[in-house]
Amino acid sequence: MSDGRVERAAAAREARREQILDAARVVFAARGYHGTGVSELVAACGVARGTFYQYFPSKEAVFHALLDVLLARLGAALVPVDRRPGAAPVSVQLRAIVSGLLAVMDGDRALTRVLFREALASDGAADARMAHFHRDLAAWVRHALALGVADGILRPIDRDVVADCIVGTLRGVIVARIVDAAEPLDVDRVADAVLGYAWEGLSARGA
Amino acid sequence: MSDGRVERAAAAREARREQILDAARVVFAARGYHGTGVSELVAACGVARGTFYQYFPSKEAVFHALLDVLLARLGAALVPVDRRPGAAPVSVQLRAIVSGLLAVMDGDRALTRVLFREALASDGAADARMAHFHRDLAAWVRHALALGVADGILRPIDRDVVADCIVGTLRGVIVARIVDAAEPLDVDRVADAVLGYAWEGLSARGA
Amino acid sequence: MSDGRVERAAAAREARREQILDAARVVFAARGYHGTGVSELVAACGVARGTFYQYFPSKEAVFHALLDVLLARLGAALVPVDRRPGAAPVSVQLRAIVSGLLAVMDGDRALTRVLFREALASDGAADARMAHFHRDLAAWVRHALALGVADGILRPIDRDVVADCIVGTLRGVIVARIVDAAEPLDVDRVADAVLGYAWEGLSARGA
Amino acid sequence: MSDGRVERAAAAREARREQILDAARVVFAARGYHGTGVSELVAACGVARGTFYQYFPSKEAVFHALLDVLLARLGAALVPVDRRPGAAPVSVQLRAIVSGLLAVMDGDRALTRVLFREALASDGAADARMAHFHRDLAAWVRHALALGVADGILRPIDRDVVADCIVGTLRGVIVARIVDAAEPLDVDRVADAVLGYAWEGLSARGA
DNA sequence: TATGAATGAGTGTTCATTCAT
DNA sequence: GATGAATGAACACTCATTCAT
Repeated sequence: MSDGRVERAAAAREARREQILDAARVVFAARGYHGTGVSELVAACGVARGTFYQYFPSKEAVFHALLDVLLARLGAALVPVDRRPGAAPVSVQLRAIVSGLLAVMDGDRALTRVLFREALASDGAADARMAHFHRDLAAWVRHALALGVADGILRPIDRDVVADCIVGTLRGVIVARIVDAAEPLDVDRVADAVLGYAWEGLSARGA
Repeated sequence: MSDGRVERAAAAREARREQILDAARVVFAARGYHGTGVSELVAACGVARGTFYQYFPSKEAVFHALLDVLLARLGAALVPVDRRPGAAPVSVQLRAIVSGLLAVMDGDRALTRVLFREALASDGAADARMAHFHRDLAAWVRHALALGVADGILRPIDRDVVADCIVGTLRGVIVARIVDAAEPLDVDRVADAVLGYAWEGLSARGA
Repeated sequence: MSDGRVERAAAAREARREQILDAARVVFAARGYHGTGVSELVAACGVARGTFYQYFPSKEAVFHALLDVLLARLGAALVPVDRRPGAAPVSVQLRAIVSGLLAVMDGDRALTRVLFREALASDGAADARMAHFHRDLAAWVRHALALGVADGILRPIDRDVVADCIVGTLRGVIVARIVDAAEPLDVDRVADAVLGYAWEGLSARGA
Repeated sequence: MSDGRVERAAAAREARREQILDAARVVFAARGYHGTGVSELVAACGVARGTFYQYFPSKEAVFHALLDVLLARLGAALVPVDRRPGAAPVSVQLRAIVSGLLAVMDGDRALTRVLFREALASDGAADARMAHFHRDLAAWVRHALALGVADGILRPIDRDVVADCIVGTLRGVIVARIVDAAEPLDVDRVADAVLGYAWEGLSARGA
């Protein structure tokens, strides 16, 4: 088959691309997005400057490619609650979702660090994509709250503000347990604590 | 009094300083810290480049001067809980503290935006100061939790993780209601929702 | 007499001028001409920036004023040899002239240092004035050599080049004994050595 | 050989480096070290600013690269006197050394001009390197004088001061015949005159 | 396709001089 | 006359991107 050459070339291209992305993730994590120059990037992955620009049109673009992967995984973890008969209990589903989000971020600490440590305000596009995910997450939370209200399992609450609180709660543990932490993440422990906090609050009952 | 001239000069200097700071706050908020050059700064406040450097030794320094004010106000709002007999109920104090922090940040939305949108990772000093405040806040929360446990008013919780959740909760509403919001902040509403969420959680009781 | 006021004012002006010049000499010597800014100058003499520019039109000008004094003194020391009957012997006159030049420069080590340590190539005018003195000195030497030849007291020499040698000889001891030296100048010793070297050379006679 | 490309690239790089150095020598000579900005340098050699900084890390560095060559040549010319049996007569060796130093400097008039016209007081490193050569030269002279005394071929002289005179003598002819001169240097004539002056002095004998 | 030398607009900062008070 | 705040052209240097080979 004469396609062999074409396929091999495509595979080589893909391998090169991955090589650049892998190196970039490491370097961005180590030096920050703003602190990383194209020089560092190409030095780290062992290709020439020009080659870099053959795979990515700009420094920003590499970053977006990394972001693609992470956001896709996060989006996949953020499934709607399944309320059909026979589905797992909501509490179990919520735990799975929280654990999933934490696990995805823990699985790419390098990029997670960059995203949470630099707001990239000067890179409009990356910022916009993060904001977009942030909105997705908030919408998911608001939707879940609406369902809970419909089911009568929630206290009467200020749903909009509380949605922000919940998103913040997640962000709080991500920053403290993944971004700023050296030790490995104990997903179960953290998910338990988060759900317990969000569901029961702090107060001892019956007072 | 022959000091009139000296006084007027000092006042003029102070006014100039404020003029630069005010313009800087706006420009930093609009373009981000990294996206703002000295050129933009001086264009925005209508002084020459050299004049700028007569009042601040560097671009960084203007930013720190802005930070000074905000961090001082935040520090003042973050008072320890007063548990002496006759003091206001703890719940009232907590509400005052949360409201206070929100009000301070709402009072300087421009700078708050910069701080929450960029991690300033390349400005070591500013970053360190924010991290320092963050640590103060986390320490305050942990201390408050310890008191609550001692008083027997808290559920048994994973205090370390929950402290991260609480800090995140605050951050969540700040980002959503101040940083990303266009409309004015309803401090009372938000403080109520935050405290209700943190104290009671989401679940309807007694179920 | 109503002129008192005018005179007093003129005296005050002159005093101010001297105050600036004295401070400038010290600062230039300590930090070099290029290393000295107007800020250092005005700080050292305790007047305001604007005041400085009322007395001297530029930083360069202060330097030239200092130069004036030194060059005037050097010019005065560089008297023509007196060959009229009854005049002191030429050797005595030469010694007096060499000693005179050395003494003048030793008397203003600060400025001498600046002049010999920085060539001020970027300050065209000061450089030109130094070059002018340099030419005067060379011309004086050439003239003296011509007289010596006429009197038959000189070896047959390449007068132009030897004139350069003699000027260089003087410069050599000035740099070594005044500019780069910490200890005081022993005018007599140096003048003796210079004249001995220039007159007799190094070789033991008659060998 | 497949190395052709690599070799050609290395040669091109070297050529570019020389192009910058050559232009820099000319511009420094014309405008002085302090009077020359990177803008002038890049304009003179027809490369972009960035290109300049690919070859030299700073303006200072180009200057030092120029200095390297000149100081190496001067150091090579300043060989110790060879007093072993069979060596050339000392007078011949001295002449060769003086001629050598003059020829080296005449061979790079541009840089020699910069070095003698500016003290580079604000470029600590270049200044230190010149001072170092100056000390080497003075040490060489003092050593040569000590040998002459040991051989009994010198008059009794004040060796320290006379060493300064000799260094100055050389400097005198360099400044007059190379730095300030437009016409070509007649090395033989100048070397003869210098050695004659230093050895025999000015006086007609037998007086 | 891979290369890396070349580019130049951009950066933060300085400082001799001016001028309103 | 004295003041010192204001000025802005100039500085050395960086770095994301291009392009000839």
